[in-house]
Amino acid sequence: MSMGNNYELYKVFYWAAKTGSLSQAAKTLYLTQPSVSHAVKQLEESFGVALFYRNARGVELTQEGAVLFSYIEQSHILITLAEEKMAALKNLESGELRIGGSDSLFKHYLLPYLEHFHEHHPGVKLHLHHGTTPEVITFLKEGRIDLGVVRMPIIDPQLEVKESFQLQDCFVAGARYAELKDAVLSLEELLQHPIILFSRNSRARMTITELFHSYGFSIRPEIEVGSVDLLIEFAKRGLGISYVTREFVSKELEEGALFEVRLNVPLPPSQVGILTKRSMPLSSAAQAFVRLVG
Amino acid sequence: MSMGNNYELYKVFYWAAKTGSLSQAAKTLYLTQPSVSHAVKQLEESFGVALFYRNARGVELTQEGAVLFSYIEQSHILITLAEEKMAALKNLESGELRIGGSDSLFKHYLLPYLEHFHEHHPGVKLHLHHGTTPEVITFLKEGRIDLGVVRMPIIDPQLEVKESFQLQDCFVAGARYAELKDAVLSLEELLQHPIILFSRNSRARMTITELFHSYGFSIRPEIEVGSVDLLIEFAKRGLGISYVTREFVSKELEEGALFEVRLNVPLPPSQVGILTKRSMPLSSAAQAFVRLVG
DNA sequence: TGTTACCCATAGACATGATCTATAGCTCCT
DNA sequence: AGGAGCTATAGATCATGTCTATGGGTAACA
Repeated sequence: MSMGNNYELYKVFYWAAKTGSLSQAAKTLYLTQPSVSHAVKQLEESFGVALFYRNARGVELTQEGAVLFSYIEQSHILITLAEEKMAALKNLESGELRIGGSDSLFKHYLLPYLEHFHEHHPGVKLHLHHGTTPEVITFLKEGRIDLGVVRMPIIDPQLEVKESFQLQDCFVAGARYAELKDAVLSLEELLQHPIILFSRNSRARMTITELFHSYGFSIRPEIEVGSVDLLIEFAKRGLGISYVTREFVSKELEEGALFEVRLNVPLPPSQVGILTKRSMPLSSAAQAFVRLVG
Repeated sequence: MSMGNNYELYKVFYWAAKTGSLSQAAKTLYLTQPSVSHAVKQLEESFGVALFYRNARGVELTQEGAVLFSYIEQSHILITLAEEKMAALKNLESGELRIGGSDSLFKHYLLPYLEHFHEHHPGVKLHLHHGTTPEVITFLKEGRIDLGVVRMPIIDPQLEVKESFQLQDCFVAGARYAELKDAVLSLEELLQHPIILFSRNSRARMTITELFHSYGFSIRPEIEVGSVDLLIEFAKRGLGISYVTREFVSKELEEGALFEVRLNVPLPPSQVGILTKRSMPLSSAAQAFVRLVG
């Protein structure tokens, strides 16, 4: 029936054997000597075997005690390592952080945070999973990532959403459309020009399509691309007017390789949100990262 | 300050992780679910890290919990093995028994016991250390053997002595001395013949020397040998009259290869004793062997 | 869409069992 | 002979582990 001894007894046994003295073990464990004596006795009785022989200088392992010790010592080492590891995890000296998001968000927005985090916690391994918003959400729900970074809005009761950073989408063009540089266009005027949009299932695409609808127009892109880099590249080469996130082209705007095509209607800002799964507690690393970004 | 967690908590953690359910773990450990819940919580608080995420189907390890489990599982396996090993030691399915004694005692007296013991407890390894009585006593005091089997008397307060078996030393001769077969000799008459004795530092040698002294004679052997086998062999070949233990030559006496040379004074019997060190508890194997022999 | 069933968390009462104090015996060392 | 150090034992105490009772949440199913 016994189902094994109380593991705590093995801790006492370990120190008694290690120090060769019940009194010493007691000091090490912040106990009194009779407690240790009693604990050892319990083990001995449970095994029906003497573990120590006692003499005036302390205790010494019997043959059987030495056998037990050879196991318990290993076990004790493992537990000690485990406790150290857990401390390391908590202190972010170890562990891993798995983040899901789009390539462009990683590249243009999260990169400095990731750098900063890695610099301060070099022991924490970073795993970046790129994917579309729905993919990120799936990863998150499956527990394959700790947190997701996506465009808002997300409405999912399973997910905890923390709004983090506001991005502003806008239309940009290159030198080919220089005549638009100082103009303020209406939506109708904009539609005269070839438009380059991100692929159909992106949030930005849905947002802009809806905006045009709300004004009674329908926006049909000339070119449809699958990466933000291509969006930028095509605009720079004059293939059309791209709908991009302004923060992602700040360099090109400064250098003059691109300019913003201003409209006479406001374009809605888009919020970046940090997603976590409600039922899943955050790892220390994830907590720290959320604090950093948020 | 913590000095590590109560090891008992790790047992609970192990089963919670193993079964994926606090309720199941509780059943396994003959506890109630709240106890397990509480124990897990203590660990989580001590580490400052969530170990499980809870859902309607049970619990699942977090990243950190999985790390902890990888250590604790190993540790648990070791403790389980340790407990099994201790049971095996107690049941004499395992372990070792180290006996010290003279070759002749092993060969002529202990052998059947050793065979019997080995047959019944094949898992227990037998280590036989042969040596003289003082050597055996030293081994015993150094803890290098569990018990010693030697001729009595032994007077040593550190040692526990159990008298076991009585042996009778006697003089034997071979065909060459056939004329003595039915005679009853005096000590003086015996000394007319060449005597073969065991080497100087043996108990039998001291005993017989002392006996002759007490009758005013001095016994000086023609031949002095270092093994009982030689003692017998030399007697058989007619090199002299050997002083041997009767029980060790029972075969030769029966076969007629040797006969006993009777004396008109009684030769003292010699007692075999089983020695153990007082301060050292006997291993299960040693206990069993002592019971068998005693 | 209720309903059931199973899971875990929490609060508070309780009792077991670990721990303590006090004491005695032993051995080694001076 | 006396002291210092060790362990064993007995018995009192109290902390901590464990329980009961309860509530809330989620998944499965009708």
